[in-house]
Amino acid sequence: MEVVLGGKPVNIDSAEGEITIADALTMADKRQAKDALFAIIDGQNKDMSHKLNDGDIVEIISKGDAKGLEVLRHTTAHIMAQAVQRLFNGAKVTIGPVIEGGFYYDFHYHTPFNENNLKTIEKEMKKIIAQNLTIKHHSLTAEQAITKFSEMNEPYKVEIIESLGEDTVTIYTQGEFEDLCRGVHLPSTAKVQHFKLLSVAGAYWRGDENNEMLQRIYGTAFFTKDELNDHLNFLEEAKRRDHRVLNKDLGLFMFDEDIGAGLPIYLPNGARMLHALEEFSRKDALQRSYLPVRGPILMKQDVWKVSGHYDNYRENMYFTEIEGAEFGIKPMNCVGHVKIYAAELRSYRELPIRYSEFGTVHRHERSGALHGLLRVRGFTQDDAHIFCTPTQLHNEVVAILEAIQYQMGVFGFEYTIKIATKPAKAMGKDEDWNWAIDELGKGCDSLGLPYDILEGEGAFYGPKIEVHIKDSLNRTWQVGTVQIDFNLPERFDLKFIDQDGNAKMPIMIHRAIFGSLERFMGVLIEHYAGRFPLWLAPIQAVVMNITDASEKYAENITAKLLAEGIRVESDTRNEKIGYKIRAAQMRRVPHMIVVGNDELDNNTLALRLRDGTNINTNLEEYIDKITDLSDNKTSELWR
RNA sequence: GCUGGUGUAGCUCAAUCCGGUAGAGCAACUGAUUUGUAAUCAGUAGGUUGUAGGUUCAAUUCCUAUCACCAGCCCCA
Repeated sequence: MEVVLGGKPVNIDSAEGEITIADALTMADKRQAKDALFAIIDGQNKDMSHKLNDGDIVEIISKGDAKGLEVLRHTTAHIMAQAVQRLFNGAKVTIGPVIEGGFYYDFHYHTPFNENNLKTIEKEMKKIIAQNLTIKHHSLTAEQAITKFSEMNEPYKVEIIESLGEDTVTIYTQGEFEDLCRGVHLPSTAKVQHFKLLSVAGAYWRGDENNEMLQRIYGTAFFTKDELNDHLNFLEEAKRRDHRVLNKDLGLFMFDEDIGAGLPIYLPNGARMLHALEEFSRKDALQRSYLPVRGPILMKQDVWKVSGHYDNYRENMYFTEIEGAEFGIKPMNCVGHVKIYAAELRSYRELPIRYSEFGTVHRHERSGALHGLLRVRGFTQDDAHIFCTPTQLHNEVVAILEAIQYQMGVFGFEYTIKIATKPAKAMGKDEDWNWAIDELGKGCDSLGLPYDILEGEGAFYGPKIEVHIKDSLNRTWQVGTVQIDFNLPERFDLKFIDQDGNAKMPIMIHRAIFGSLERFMGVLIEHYAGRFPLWLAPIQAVVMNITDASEKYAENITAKLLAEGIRVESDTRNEKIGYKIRAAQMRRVPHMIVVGNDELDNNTLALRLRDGTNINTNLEEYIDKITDLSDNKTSELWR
């Protein structure tokens, strides 16, 4: 007889109904047999002891593959739901999907769950696992299912079935617990062994803030204890890598209650780093033919009405009134650039025009959205706007993507690109939108950059490319963006005189590469775990003396390095050298320059790198090696 | 904004459950020490317990409001 096992046709020398899946798999692939959890035939869960028939197509779910882990986690989520319903009378189940790194399940219950409840729930889950309940499933018509869940007093499930619009649904059962579920699940609760409930938080029913808030319990599960422990350790490690935690050692920025939430204040070290980033960015923009400009932070309210921001984002803007005139603090820089463009009659010969600016903007983000440097209310964008003709658009998009590739490459960032399409609340014609979306896609294609589509996530005035980066806890954050805009040129009646003598409307591109310097810095802190490359480090070197005898020598070296534009400090405190080195290591300073009697006598430097490497050098050689910083070309060894 | 949690010295934390005006380590300062690659020793000083009300003979502790922060949700031009 012949069956298909895990996608591969297998011939078995046996009659129908005589050989189990496990046996067949062992014959076909020993390794896979070891990892196999259960099988699916015709959409039905089968135990590995199920007997095969000729022509069976068997999907094997095993520990080794992503699907196996998904099934495990989803099963764990059901066990959790069962435990919650056993323990909390009247708790209603809603949804419980698998997510990256684990799972969650949302419940409706009259009082909030707390950390202690999690422990109790875990205990009950262990009981359910020990009971070794068989997990079965069967189909019902939607109508039957609605009746069933109505009788069970599970209104959320009824709502889900109604919204599915399907004729039949599947019900999974384990012991007394029944749940609407597409599946698949492990064959028995005993298969779940290594899990942990992580946290509890509120979440809106169906992700809509107009709906009531449910209680979400997050958890994770793995096939082995080691994998679970590794994951929990990873979470701990990630917390230590958090930019807000590292900032305690690095002293880059602060917030102050009296100044206001979400308004970062840069300390000397943070400002030094910011300058390095700005210098890098400015130089690149100039080399790519951007024209530097600079607009005011405050503009009359009327321009925000013309631009559409007043209508669309009034709630998030800061306004002020003085001498009877109303002003708004700019939430973006484009209007300034638009006005510069409009100040003169433009010829097609001038296009494309590329204006760039480090523009500081303010947006009143909702209090719950604030997050360290990654989500703030006042921030500076490495902003630029390009005015061009439709035929120039492609080259401009490609040029921006090249700049993004280059800059992200310098930091060694891995990023993903997404193209966001027309949202529900949008301006402009569909055909313009489709053309622009197409152009963005073609731009990515020309450089071989893969991208995903974010349906309906575009700006109100046009589609955009978003560059996304992950933080230490795998939360993704948008940094750079490329946006095509027909709306502002139209609203501000922008024109250029074309070759044929007629006035035409230019297309406008908004672009930022870091996005916001604040967010980018936050991501950089986590990316480098505070160990910035030499060119970016706020303090590049600390000169430390061993005894009073070498104090003057140390001060002298510091002064000479400062004169070379190197960001250097001296540490001549009356402390042992180990203490000073530890202090510098904590601050992740790349270079520690130690000078004692030996160095003084020989006019040399003992350089210690952050990784513990020691290098003997002298002042001339040191300066020579590291003054090449602006190009980020310092030799690997000296970084 | 929503749900839940947290707020004690510059930092990390204790005392709060069960009310009786707060302790430690590191950092800072002073002195001793003159030291060779991740913490020398001793001493000193530092807090109206986020803020404002309330209950009480008495509030860091209990209650209310508010601000800020944390997790998640929602949002993010």
